[in-house]
Amino acid sequence: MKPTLEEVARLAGVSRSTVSRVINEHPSVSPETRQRVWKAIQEIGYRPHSVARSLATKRTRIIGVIIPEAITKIFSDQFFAILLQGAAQATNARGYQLILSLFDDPKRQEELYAKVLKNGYVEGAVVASAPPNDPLLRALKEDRLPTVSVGKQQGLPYVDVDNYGGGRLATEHLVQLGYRRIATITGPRDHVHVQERLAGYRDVLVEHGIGFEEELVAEGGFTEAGGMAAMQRLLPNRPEAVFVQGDTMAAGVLRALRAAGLRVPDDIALVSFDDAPLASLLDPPLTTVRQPIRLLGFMAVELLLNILEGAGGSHELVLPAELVVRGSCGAIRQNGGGR
Amino acid sequence: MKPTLEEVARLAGVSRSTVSRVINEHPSVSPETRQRVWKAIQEIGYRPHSVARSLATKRTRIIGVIIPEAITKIFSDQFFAILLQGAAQATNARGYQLILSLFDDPKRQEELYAKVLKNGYVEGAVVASAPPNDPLLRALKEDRLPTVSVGKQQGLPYVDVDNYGGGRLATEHLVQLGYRRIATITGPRDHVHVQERLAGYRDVLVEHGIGFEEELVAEGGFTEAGGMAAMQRLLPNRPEAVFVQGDTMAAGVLRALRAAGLRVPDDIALVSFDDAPLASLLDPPLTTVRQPIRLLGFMAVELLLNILEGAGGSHELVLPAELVVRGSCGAIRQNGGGR
DNA sequence: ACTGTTCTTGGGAGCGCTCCCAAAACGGGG
DNA sequence: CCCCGTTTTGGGAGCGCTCCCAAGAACAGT
Repeated sequence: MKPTLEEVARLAGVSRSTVSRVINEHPSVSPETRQRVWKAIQEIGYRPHSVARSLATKRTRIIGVIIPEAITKIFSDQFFAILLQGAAQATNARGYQLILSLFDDPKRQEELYAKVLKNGYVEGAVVASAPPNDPLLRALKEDRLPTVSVGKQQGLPYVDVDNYGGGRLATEHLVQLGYRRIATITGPRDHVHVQERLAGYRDVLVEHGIGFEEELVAEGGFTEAGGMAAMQRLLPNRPEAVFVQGDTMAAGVLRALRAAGLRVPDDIALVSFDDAPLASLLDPPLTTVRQPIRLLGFMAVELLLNILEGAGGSHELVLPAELVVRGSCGAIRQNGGGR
Repeated sequence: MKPTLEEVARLAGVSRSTVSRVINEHPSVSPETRQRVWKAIQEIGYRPHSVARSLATKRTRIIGVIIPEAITKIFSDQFFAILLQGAAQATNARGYQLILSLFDDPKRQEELYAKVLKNGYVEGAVVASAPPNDPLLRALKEDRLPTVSVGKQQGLPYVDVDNYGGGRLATEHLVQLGYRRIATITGPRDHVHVQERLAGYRDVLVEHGIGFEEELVAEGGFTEAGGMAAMQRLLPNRPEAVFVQGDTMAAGVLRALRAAGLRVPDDIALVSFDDAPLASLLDPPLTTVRQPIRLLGFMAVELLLNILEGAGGSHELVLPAELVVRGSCGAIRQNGGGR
């Protein structure tokens, strides 16, 4: 039986209010009373009861981080692992706790959403970007649970990387290296960030008078197998370079090119997106648009906590993308190997 | 202001006990009373208040999953991402929730441990295997919080893969393929599972009369850079094959061999450990001992919940390892390419 | 119709804390 | 010594639910 605040009060010869004041560092307690109470606390090993405190204060200081099935399936494990690291870091820094809701069964998601959202522990939620029309988002809006989306979502505060700018960076880099016939492999075309990356790619081509050709665009579904298949479909159109919207698809692209006897970057240059840990482990290591996943996680939690604590400021945050130049684009070799 | 159970009672013309009975599906409620209560619940949008319920029942149905800094640093992101998927699946299946404690600051770990362990929400914890003498484990034992370790730990219930058996599988496979001069690259030698995998490797060599040579053993620290450096140290000793205790190190091994102009598996065969998603994405895809990480996570939570619910059964679970044969060992080519 | 048993329902109290209001104590000035 | 203002401390009540015990209703048998 764990000691309670009342037992501390009895032992210290004060009231429960005084003990509560000591624990919560209320200024109006005399030094000797304070000392006596701490002594009693240590003597019986008292620890505050978070559930009782939450009931009394109507605060839990717990947030939810929700990763729907659509995310664990399409994106690599790496994405949400790093996202969680950032989210956890921000949570720890603000003295909150993080309930993780990781779903992998598309059939039970709505039932599990309800269990997570309607539990009373979670004061607000960060949701990894879901596909459009995800029932989770509708449920969140209905419940009016304060929510921040990772990835742009209509009607919700969000954090996102500059997908359009990243698409431009990748394409611009390839153009500056002298490539003209540049293909691209996308994720599912109905996802907003996929559309934005594609728009960045197209605009850069048009700005350089190269022109946009639909036959140089293939959809790869963010999987390795999808990347491989998409590259195989593109090869007959003889691209000089390819911008791939995800590192995992790029791994498939590498495999397809190897199977076709083509060397990267000698025969075809490659720039991808994400800068997941995989990117540097592949051979050649990928030139890639870094999606600051950890920072995305961190800022999403920061934004949520600011909303919960009634702080002002914007409810939309777009982080700049940056290009990480490695071997797969050929820039290093063309520049004499310097880096 | 959210509706309470008392408001439902008022609207339905019953007492709070009757409403509580309906919500909790207590049998002793007449059908028409039950219907009237549900109608009232739906009419005012009542949802049970988990915090109040937890205070009254002294149960939260929340468990902690703790990933210390030593794990996020040494092991790849992939390890705990997949572990979390398994843990989350088991948690969801049993109607519990999962507070994730992901630490990445070695200096603040003990402070954060205290915050997580001593919060009153968490009924028990799953802890990813920590290095020996991790202060977290000492804190857990002191608090007598029911704990299950992922990875063998003295004095704690645990789940683990059969590391010794896995070390044997990998080495036996290389021996059966005809290799005699087999090197090995380990993680930190003070970790129990590293010692066990090394013991499996050694015993198989000795059983085949090959003999164990310390000059064929290098420590790689479970990082890509460490794997690369370890392989570079081993090359002068002219191994025919290498057993690498982790896929991420194997990526580094591949890079080191490529830099030395050696082809896998033509010039040197490779078997690794983990079967992380990376394993199939590398070129050649890794033959690897599958560590069933997702199942480890799942079973760790199952074991914890069984302990919390007072079920009987063993407090130690060792899962068998299995070998996944891909390209890096040369078995496929030697067998005529069939698979 | 009465009695005994079973089923349904109500309400007091408690889970462990916080907070508000009031009482008590203390200190300073006249 | 008294009075007034400030500081320290105490305890009642409530946060929203569960649960236990008791009361009332319903049913069955004599």
